[in-house]
Amino acid sequence: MEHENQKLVRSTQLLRSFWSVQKNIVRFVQKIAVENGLSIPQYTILMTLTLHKEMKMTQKKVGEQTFLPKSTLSHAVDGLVQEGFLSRQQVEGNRREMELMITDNGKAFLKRMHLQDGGIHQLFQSAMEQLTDKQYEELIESHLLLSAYLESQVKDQGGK
Amino acid sequence: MEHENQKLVRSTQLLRSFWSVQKNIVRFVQKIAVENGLSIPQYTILMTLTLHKEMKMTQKKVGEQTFLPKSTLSHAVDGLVQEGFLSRQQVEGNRREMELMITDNGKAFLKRMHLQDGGIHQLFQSAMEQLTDKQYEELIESHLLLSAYLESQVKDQGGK
DNA sequence: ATTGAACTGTTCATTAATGAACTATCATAC
DNA sequence: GTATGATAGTTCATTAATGAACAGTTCAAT
Repeated sequence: MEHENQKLVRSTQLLRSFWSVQKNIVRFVQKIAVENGLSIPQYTILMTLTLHKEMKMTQKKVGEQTFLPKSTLSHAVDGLVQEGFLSRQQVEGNRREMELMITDNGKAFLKRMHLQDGGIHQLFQSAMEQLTDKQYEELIESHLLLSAYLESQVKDQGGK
Repeated sequence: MEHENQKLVRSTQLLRSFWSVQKNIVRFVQKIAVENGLSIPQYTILMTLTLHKEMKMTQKKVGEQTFLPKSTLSHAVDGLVQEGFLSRQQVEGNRREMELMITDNGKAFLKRMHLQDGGIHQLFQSAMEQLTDKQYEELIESHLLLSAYLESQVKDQGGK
């Protein structure tokens, strides 16, 4: 019982700990997105695509990764295509799915945005100086363990 | 130059690392909030208040902690007051400010919500089993360092 | 081939979140 | 004490995000 309580205290502490970092990240992301004329879902979509080799993914996959509702996704993608940051075409062999890819124009835009003064990367680069190399490595490692577990749970529970 | 590039790579990695955990947290928070008839800002407000002794804070302070726009705050608080989860009264000595406090009713609600099956605390308790005690301690420590730094930066830059 | 079910994405109506203008209160300077 | 400016919160009009119904495509069973 005492042990159960200990677990609850810890999970609460861990959640708060993530939240206190995260709220600052979110705040900056919003700022950057707005300054560059993007909605939050649009920013999220671009970030998700950059994580993939060739910056190329199906819309369905993007949805799975980001948990964005599909109507939101559809509208956001539409805007990005119109801005010329994203190309969208049917997947060969399955005309239901849409293949999304960041255009050269989009890549240039992202680069500008990330080097931008007061941007989130600048902020995080100095924030990281608070950590030793060892702390950094272990932080990444722990996050990896946690996110791997969380992802597996989400799948089990069956999204939406 | 090589060193500068290294820093960029790391800050990118760190951001992604946070994001991959965070998106799962957010997803669960949304689910829990919706299931309990709360908006995201309302959930955020309640969580913020529980962090404070006596679960009591001014609305202004809540705004500073959460970065929620004040119109959003005002509406969200209004709803919580109407549901009977929050009490709201003018601060003595400064009738401009509003003192918010979680009611007994609100406390009971939060307790139910957190013990709820499939809730985020349950999820995090099992997620934590992925980490050793040492990893856990160091994770909390690193987050603390980062969030302290981020908070200080936000203040310097002068929020909105 | 044909039917029905499952899937991917779009459209449209609705809800949620927000910025801007406003009200009330307080602090400061005269 | 009165005027001016700053602060805290509310109201209202607007924008952003979302759920539900829908259209087109694929797959499996007959």
